[in-house]
Amino acid sequence: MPLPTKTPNALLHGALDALILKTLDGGPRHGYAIARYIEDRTGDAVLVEEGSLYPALYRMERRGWIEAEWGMSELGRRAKLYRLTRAGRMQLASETAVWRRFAAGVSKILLVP
Amino acid sequence: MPLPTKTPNALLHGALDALILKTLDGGPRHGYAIARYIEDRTGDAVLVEEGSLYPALYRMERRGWIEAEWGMSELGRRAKLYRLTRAGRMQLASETAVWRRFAAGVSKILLVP
DNA sequence: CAGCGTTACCTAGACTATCGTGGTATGATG
DNA sequence: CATCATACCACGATAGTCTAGGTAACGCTG
Repeated sequence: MPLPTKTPNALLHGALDALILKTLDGGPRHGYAIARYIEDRTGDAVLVEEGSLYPALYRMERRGWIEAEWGMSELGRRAKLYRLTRAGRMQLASETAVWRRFAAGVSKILLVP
Repeated sequence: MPLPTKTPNALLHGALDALILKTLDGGPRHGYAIARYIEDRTGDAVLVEEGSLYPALYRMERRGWIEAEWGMSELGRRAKLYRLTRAGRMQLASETAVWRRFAAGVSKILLVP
């Protein structure tokens, strides 16, 4: 459950894809688990709404960055498992570089006296 | 002039306002100068297109975060000078905190083995 | 003095991605 | 048996950036 803060995260724009790709870089996962992973790992600093998550997954599948296949979750429930493609791995590298550069730039302005 | 990379910056979403506010925190500036400052300071890691800049300025003026007044640029040309309001200063603090938290979260996922 | 690059502002529509909110279905829990 | 968590899906609303135009004035240079 999200903390009291109710931040309609505009910042997520453009960062969500990279986060999902990176999550899948640790092995195949289903959508719901991806969202849980990102929120847990960031201490709910990054919230992944389902209305953002699933469209993002379809988008990325369409672009050939990830592939889906029906299977089972760890809890034995029907789930669609996603895994990174070779193109997805390249995309991840590219987006990581862009993020690093961008975040450094923003910090240079925002986080100085 | 931008580097060879032509990044349609989706990441800018939500970060631009904070960057502008922080720029104005260093004293009044006109729009064009704000864009130049951000691009210079970030080594073109953050590009500020005019089609994003001016709408952002109007938005923020409408919300009472900044105030405008016609004046002169350092080069003696007609320019609209913006300055931070008290509300803008509070907004800056808030957005800086959100950015810090968000960027830390993303980095926790993206920038680890 | 004509042309060009820079400064400085403005706008309309296109685009894209997130969000809100609804829905389906199953299994576990109390 | 009602509720919550898991797990997926869809649609319209919303918001902000980008593209691509435009105006105008100034300084420099051929």
